[in-house]
Amino acid sequence: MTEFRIYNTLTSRKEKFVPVDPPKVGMYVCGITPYGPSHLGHARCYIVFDVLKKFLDFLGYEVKYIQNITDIDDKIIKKSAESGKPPSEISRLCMESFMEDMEKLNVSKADEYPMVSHTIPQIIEFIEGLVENGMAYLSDGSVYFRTGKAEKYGRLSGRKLEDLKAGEGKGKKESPEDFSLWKKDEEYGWESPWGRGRPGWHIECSVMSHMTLGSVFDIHGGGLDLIFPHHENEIAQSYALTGCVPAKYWIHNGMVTLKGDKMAKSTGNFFLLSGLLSEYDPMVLRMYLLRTGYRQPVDFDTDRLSEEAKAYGKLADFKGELLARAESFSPSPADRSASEVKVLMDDLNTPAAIGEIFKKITPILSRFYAGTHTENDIREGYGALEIFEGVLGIKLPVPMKEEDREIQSLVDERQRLRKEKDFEAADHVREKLDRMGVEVKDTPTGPRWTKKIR
RNA sequence: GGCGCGGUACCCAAGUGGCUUAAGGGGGCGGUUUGCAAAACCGUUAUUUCGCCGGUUCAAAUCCGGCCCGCGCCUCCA
Repeated sequence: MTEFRIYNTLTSRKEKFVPVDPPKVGMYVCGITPYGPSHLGHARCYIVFDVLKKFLDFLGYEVKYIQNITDIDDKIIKKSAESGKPPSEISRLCMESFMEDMEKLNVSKADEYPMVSHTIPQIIEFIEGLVENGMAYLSDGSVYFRTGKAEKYGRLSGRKLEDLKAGEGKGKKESPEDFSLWKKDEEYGWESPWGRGRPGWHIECSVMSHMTLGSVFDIHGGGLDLIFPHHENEIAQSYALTGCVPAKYWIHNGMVTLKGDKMAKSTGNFFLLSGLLSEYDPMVLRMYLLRTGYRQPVDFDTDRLSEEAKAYGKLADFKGELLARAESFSPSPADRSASEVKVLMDDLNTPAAIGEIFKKITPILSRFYAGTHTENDIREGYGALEIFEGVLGIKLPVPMKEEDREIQSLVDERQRLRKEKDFEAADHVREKLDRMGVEVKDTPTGPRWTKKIR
C-alpha cells in the first residue's frame, strides 16, 4: 500500500487520506477538562493521536496540531466549591500534571493549547452569528441551538432527531433535542449580550478549531465516546454558521475498559496514570496500548502489561546489539517501502507494525549472535528502530550512557572474576548489580547488561 | 428499545474474498548453549479451523441472512 488510508467516522469507511491543502495538515483533537488526575483512557487517546501526528510527519506532511483545554465547566466549578480554590487554579494544576504524564509517555506537545477562558469574545461572536441567522434563541438568560433546524443532523453518529425528541424533558428549551450554547451563570460567568454566563459544552471546539485551523481542516479526533453528542453538535453548530462540516476526517479511538467495563472517573472504575507510571516503565505502557488497533477496545490487565515488558526487553536488547556493531555505520532514513510502514499506511495498524518489526528483528538478532550479519542487517535494523522509536514513539533505553560508568565497571569486574574462575565473587557482583536494578546477560560475544524493565 | 462495534489458539492480538493449509507477542513443551542463573538460538504449540446455523461464490475467518454472547453511545466522559 503506497497511500495512507484512514477510517473516517463521518463516512463509516476507510478512505484515502488527501489533505485539503497539502502538504499542510490541520489536526484538532479534543483535549481534557482539567478537574482531576488523568487516567489510562486519556493516555491511550493522546498516544494514538501522537502516533498519527508522528506518522504524518514521517510521510512528509506539515502538521499543525491543536488540542483544546476546557478550563471552565461544571466539574471544575464543583471542585472549586469543595476545595475553596478558584477554578483557574484547579485547572492550572491539573493541566500541569497532565503535561507531566504526557511527557513521560513521550507524547509530543501540540502546537497550541487554546483555552476556553481565553476565547470568550470569539465564542460570544460565534453564538451571536447563530442567533442572528435564526439557528439559536435566547431563553431565560441562556442561548440554545435549534437542533431541529440543522441540516442533516445526525450525519456523524447516525442518531435520528425523532429519537432525541422522545428523550428528556425540554425545560426552558423550545424542544428537548436543543442544546445550550451559552449557559446563564451569575457567579462564574462572563458578561455577554445575554447577561452573565459561560459557554456550553460543544461551542468551544467549533470556535477554537475555526480560529486556529480555519473553517475546513483535515482531521478532527477524540475518543469514541465523543461522537455523540459532542462532535455531532459541533458539526451542527459550525455548519449552521459557516456552511461547512469543519473537518474532512473524523477519527475516534476506542475505549480502555477494565474487566470489560469502560474506564471512567464517574464510576470509580479506573487506573490513574500517576500510579501506573511510577510502577511500570512508561514506554512499556505505551507499547502495550499500541499493541491493539486504535479503534478496538483495550481491556486493561496488569498481567498483560508485565508480559509486554518482556517483549519490550527484546527490542531493547536488539538495539544494544545493533549499536555495538554499527559504530562506523551512517544510517540512511527509514524507507517508506518497509513492511512496518506499509501496514501503518492501512489505517495506522500499530499492532501489525510491531509484528513486522519483530519478524524483521528476530533473524537479524540471531545473525548478530552467530557473527554472520551483513551491512544490510544493520541497515534494516536501523530502519525498523527508526519507525519503532520515531513513529510509534516507543523509546528504547540507550546502553552505555555517561552515568552508567559505574555499572559498566562492575560488569567488567565480574567478567574478570569469572575468567579467574572465582565464581563466588562473581556472583556477589551480580547480586549487587541485581539490587541496583541491573540484569547481566552473558551472550556468546561477552556480557551485556540492561536496566530491568518493569 | 434505538444506533454502533466486536466474538480468531492457553492468554493478548493482526488479518476482512484467492499472496493465510490464519502475522506478531506472552506462555507451554522438546533441544542447543551455559560454572550457575538469565539471555540467546533451533524446533514445536489453530490443518474439516476463525461464536453458532444457513446462503452467495470456482474460492469466505473475510460477503449476505438469522441466532447466541459481550461492549460502547443514547446523561458528564478520551
